[in-house]
Amino acid sequence: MSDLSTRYNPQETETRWYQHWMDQRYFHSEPDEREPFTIVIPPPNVTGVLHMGHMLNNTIQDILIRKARQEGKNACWVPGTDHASIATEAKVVRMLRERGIRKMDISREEFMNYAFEWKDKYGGIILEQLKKLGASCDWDRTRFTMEPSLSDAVIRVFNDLYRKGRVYRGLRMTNWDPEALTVLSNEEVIYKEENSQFFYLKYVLEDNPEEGLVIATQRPETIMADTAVAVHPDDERYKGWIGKNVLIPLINRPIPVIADTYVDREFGTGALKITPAHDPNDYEIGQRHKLEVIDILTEDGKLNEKARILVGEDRFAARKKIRKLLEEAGNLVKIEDYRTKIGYSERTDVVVEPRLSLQWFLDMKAFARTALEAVRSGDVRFFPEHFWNMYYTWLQEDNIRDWCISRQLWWGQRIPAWYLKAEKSGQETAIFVAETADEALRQAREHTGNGALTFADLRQDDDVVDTWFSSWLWPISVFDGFRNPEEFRYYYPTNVLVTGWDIMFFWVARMIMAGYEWAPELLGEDLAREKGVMPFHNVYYTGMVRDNKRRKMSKSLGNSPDALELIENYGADGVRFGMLSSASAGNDIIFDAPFDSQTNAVLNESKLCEQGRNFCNKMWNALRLTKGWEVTTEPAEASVAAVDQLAISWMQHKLQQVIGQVNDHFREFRLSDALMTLYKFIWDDFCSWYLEMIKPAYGAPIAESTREATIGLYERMMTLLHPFMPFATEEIWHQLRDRLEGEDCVISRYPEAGAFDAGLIAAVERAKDAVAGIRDTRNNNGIKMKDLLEVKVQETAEAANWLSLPGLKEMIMKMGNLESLELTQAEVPNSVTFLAGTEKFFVVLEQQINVAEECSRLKKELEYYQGFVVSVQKRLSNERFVGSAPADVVDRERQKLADGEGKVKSLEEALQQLGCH
RNA sequence: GGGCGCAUAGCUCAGCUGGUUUAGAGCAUCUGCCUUACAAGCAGAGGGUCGGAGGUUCGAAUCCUUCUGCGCCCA
Repeated sequence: MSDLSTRYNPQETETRWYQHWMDQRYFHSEPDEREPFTIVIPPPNVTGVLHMGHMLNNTIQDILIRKARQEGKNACWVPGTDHASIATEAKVVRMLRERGIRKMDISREEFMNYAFEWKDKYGGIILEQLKKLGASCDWDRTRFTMEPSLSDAVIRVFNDLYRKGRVYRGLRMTNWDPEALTVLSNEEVIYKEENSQFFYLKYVLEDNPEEGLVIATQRPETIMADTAVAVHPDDERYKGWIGKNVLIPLINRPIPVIADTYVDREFGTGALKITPAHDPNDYEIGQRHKLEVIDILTEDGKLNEKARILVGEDRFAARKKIRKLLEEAGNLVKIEDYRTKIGYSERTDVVVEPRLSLQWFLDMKAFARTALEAVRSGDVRFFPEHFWNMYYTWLQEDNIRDWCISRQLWWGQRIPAWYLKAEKSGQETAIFVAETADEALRQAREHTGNGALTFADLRQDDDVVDTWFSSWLWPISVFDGFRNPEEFRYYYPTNVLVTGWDIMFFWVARMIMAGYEWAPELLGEDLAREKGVMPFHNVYYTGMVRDNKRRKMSKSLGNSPDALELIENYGADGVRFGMLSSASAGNDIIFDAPFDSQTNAVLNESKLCEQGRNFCNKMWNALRLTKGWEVTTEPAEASVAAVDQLAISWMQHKLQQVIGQVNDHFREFRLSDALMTLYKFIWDDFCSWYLEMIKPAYGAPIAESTREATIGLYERMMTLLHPFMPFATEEIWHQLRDRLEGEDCVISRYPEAGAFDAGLIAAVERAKDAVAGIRDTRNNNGIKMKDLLEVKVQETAEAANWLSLPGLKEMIMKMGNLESLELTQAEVPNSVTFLAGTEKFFVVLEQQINVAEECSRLKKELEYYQGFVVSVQKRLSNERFVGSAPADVVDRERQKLADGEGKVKSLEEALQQLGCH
């Protein structure tokens, strides 16, 4: 026996092989003559740590890139991180606070230094974790969205779009984060349904305080910002009120009652307070009616002096206090519970405040059309296809809204716009957008006609652009496409993007837009025509990883197992297997990590990963078996040689079939099907059947040719499985043979499917059925595996033909442990009958058979086939079926009927023989 | 309110162009095995009228309509 441990040890193996692959620089790519296969990683946040979603996503990318590499393509997987402006800035501010430093006390430059310090310290963690998972990224190409080249790209496209008139600055109602003190894009607002209250408030007439109308609002603290009350023009209840003034409770400021069809008569009281500064819909109504905008909130969500009362109170504290004031004043009619959705900041989790502010926007109309057409035309394909629906809906002209790209932060690319200091901040009329300050100054001098202007007369916009405004350039900028497009021209378009569908709009759609906008010019006309300008040909949308209560796994919920602990427990290969085995594209994954029933904490355990670990162990032990054999060149006994030959031939044909199936699955990105196909082939066919077929008797040697064929099969299986489980396959591949320097599984050639003999495969499958029948008979009759049995097969032309296949009879005898297997024309007394395919088998028993049990077993089987025959007969007796179904389908039904009838007859004979009633 | 998706065995999921013997896998359960590579294993078994109701079709888990339940996106 070999000196290998009985257990596969992933920890030791994985570290060693990853280092070896790195040393050999297998993951590094340089442009050459080969066909490129490119993937850019969805850059995780630089603040991130590896979670289940990353594991799934990156396992899939690794499988695709490893297969491409093995296919001889120039595989290039570009890793990197994005700077995640809000999240990172929040962490840096916290770090500074811990050191007793306030952001407002330091300069922008000092802050940036601290931020880069933070990034250098923590920013690489997630990339190191990806290595543990086995990710075969080209680490030499690691990029970061804030590094100079990628930042230049951002500034450049900002300028380009400004020149094209598609970037503009405007006063808009935006989503304001009062904690991060920045505006958010619509996509960064998360709506949560929760209990709220509806306050019914009475507004009295200015000229008759005895009369009043009642409005309903969720936000009584904003009444001081009201500038009107609106009713529906056709609402009979309020007809007489239109044009009159009512008084805002508590502060008694008069506001008009206006008519607008926006008002829903059924909702609340049918009278709506209009607060243009604090509600997007109210803002639009205000615009229509030219209402004043009174902003009563500070940027951090407190009431300002314009509120006149409760000044300095936080918006939520103010809501509680104003309730009491309204009650005392007699304006509070009633309070109703109400269920509603409230928007929260994705980053800080505080309630988002609608706020009017001056922001930079990108006009999305033309971009949306381009992005739609790219997918509609098939230039970009979605897997699964149905995500087109969501994509289409979102990018519809009616739905698409301009992209707010400015953020009130320091960590990010500063907006390349300069203003004249002479103009009041926020009310500038002259804007100089330029790639450099020098150029901005030149523009300013030209604009003002004042050649004496200096930098001191200009003020750069304080804001930075949204992080996604760098991410959308990622497929271009990681190759320095804007600076020096040489590599870009080789690697672009990338082959596949693997990402979660939750960022379809944040990122996928915008990358498509950017690709069509800039790739034509960067690629040049010829290449653009030849290769296409889309950023990727395929998008593989992964599902969300959820817990067993169907909640998305997240750090804040604490329902996600620790990724690295899982790798520690099951090995990276085990975890990769576990992630993938229930992960079909686009479908959410319920990752069934159990919870501790006492503490309710998630356990770092997983049945799926355990299965993967066990699979490694299974393969490891198959290796141990092959390594333990003593080899001989002496000719083997004829029957042994015949079985060996049949087994080898069967496996080789079946391997071809499996390669074809695996490649079909890959073509449609059905990776979990591909993995399961290989899993069953290796575990069931190779280990459970093939190895048992060729296994020499105890102490006997194996023929060298058989061993050689087995090693050959085994190494091809390892090559096939390598993309899924890279570490175990590499280890086994090396254990199988002595390898030369530079020979490694990771670069072994992925096989193409060849022809196979389906008849041979079917004959062996039938033999396996026969063996299963024999084993079943042993089980039912308490016959030990080591007791030899005598088995007979009813003689038919088909049976004789089948058993004449060289080695087949011997194989059944070996696997079933039989002393004889012969054809017979007569029924066999004192035997147990079973069917394998259409063949009837008799297992001769030495002991007395239990007639009653046998009868009931056979009757049950007979009933099944009788039912089956009836259903097929029914179909065949339907003239319309025979007339309209394709000939091969009808033929198949006829075959089914004939087989079924044969089985019924066999079973009836067996029952009669036993004397069953 | 508008849209997308899902519903198949106790659990988690496959089932691709409607037809491959009246539905497959893994886990869990049960039975029997420490057989010499593997108990992280071996050999078996049970378990589903494919969410309900209609329809199209010679034929439906698969296509259509509708209802119910769940998830998500948008408002």
